[in-house]
Amino acid sequence: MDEDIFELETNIPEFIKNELDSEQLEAVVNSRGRSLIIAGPGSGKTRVITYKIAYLMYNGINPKNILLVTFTRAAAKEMIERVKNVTNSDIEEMTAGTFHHVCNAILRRYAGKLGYKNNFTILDSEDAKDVLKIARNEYKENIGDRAQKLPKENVIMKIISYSKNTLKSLRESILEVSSNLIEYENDIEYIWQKYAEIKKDINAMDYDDILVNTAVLFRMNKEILQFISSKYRYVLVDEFQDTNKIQLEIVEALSSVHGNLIAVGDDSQSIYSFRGARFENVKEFMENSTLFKIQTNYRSTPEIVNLVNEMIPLNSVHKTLKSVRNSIDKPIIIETFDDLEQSEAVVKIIKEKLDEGLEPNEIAVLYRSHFLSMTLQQKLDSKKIPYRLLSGKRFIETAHIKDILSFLKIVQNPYDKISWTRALKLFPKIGSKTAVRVYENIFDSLNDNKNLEIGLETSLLKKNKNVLNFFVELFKNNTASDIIEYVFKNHYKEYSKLTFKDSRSRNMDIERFIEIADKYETLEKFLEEMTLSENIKVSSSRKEKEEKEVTLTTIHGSKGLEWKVVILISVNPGDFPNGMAIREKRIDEEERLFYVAITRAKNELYILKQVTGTVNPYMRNSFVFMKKENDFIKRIPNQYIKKLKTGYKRYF
DNA sequence: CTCTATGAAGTTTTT
DNA sequence: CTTCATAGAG
Repeated sequence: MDEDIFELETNIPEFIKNELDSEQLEAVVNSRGRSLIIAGPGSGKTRVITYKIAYLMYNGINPKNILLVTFTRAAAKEMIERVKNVTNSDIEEMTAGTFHHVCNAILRRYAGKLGYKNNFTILDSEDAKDVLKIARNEYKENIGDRAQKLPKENVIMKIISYSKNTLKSLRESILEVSSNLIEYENDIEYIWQKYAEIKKDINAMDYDDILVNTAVLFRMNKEILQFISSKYRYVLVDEFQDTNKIQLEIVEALSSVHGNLIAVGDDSQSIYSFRGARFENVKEFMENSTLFKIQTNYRSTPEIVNLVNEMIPLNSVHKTLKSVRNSIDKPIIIETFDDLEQSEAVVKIIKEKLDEGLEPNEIAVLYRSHFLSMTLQQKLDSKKIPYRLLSGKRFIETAHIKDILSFLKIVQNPYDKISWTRALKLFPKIGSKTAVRVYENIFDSLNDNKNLEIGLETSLLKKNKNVLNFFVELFKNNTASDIIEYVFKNHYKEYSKLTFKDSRSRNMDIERFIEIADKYETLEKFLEEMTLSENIKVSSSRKEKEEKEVTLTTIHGSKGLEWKVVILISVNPGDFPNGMAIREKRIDEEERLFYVAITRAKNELYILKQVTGTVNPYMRNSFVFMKKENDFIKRIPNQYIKKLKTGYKRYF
């Protein structure tokens, strides 16, 4: 461990001392070696990390020897900006990003050691599912009657992903994810193997592989690990409660040379277990690390903090939050009749607040699942209240953008079967069979060390001169924006007109996409940003200018954010807590979600419920679980809240 | 083989 | 509102 830099402990610079309270200062100055900082909601966690980095720099640590792993790319960027402001210096060289960004950067260099090429494609969840489907179908052809009952791709994917992220055996994973499928253990194992083979063939990794392969690389090549790890004198991990086993292994490896691993998080806010995250990482890490607790809450009023303390999830590390703010009002519970009346109540609250002079961007509506906001969205539209959606379909998940991306991906990685078939099928008379055969031609010629053009020409495309020329010319473009422009002008604009009813707005999206792409120097950087962190949502992408808007988001999407007024809707057993979670007895995660939701509020918190549960428009049967223990609102002691009824005016 | 029409079924959260 | 499977026409 590095001991060389802390002679200055008693001489902490003013610019740090003046900005932090005693708990924060303790964590900033004394965290070293293996340290765990448990920072409650609103406790200035970002501030602590910012000043930790500033303090390290003050003590002569070069920022390029610091690694900061955050949950989102945006968080990393924000942190860098803040450090720049505080230290008045350029820290461009610090490595900061999500696990996926950090691992991706490493793999782009060492993919060869794992049997991949460095220009590998990153498969998003949908593409990965397509690859698994290929594997499953190949297998299906060989097993006769059994094929009828073979589990669906997404179930198999869930099991595989679980196994990879938890480092558990396939058998154990099946038993934990979907125990009734244990009789298919051998089938799933075979399909998994096939899936892995195809990914290598087409030079592609899924999201889990990015992490798993990095861990494997470190396990196999101690020299490479030594080389990378010796660079990072300090490794800082934010949102530690949402890390999984593999991620813990990776940061432990990365900090193995200097031994400085500082984890920051709040186990009560662990809400990503479906992705393999384990809040237990916090408890286990606590056993052999120095612990710092930060329990002062600067964000919320005492009334809100009282409620929060009452609702601390079970199994959390003990904590009691202290508010330092002045009183305003108790949280308000509003019981409405149904979805529609709830939306009316929300609109009424928002209007009231806007009349009081609050800016729209100080107000947020939170919910458990996207569909719970549908009725509200219509109401807000009709009342002309501007809002932005943080949840919902991402820009790059829309069909037209995925189409365009497939052309970019084949230029980057000509082995990418998924993108080739997607791109080819956009031309008339080319369906899935032809597309696969063309791909196989290309694949063979690439493997025979011939160039791509020969592969194209020897393929079936020679019958279709236009399409052939289109692809030959495509590969002469280099930058992302050139490629998009080429595809759009020479094919997609026309295709879009013939295919989509809303081609106008889709084409506008693509034009915007060209502008975004123009900001990236290389195709690789652009694709990396798109697949790993591009976070533009469909609705906001079509807005002309940035205006102040009310935020609508899932609780997951609200992580790390705060608003003066927070309105949490549809807290009905079955909606929130989620019905599936209740059935599968995963209520503790729902408790943590509730905790995250109510701790987003600075001044005012409204919690809405309905007498009748929300009807999921996509679901035949919606269940309402009225059992008392599943109703979060019934758990709240009366003294902490004010209760209102809207009077069911529409119905009585 | 492609393309379209039809009906059925599946639904949480996302780097 | 999707995606998936199937049938039938070209």
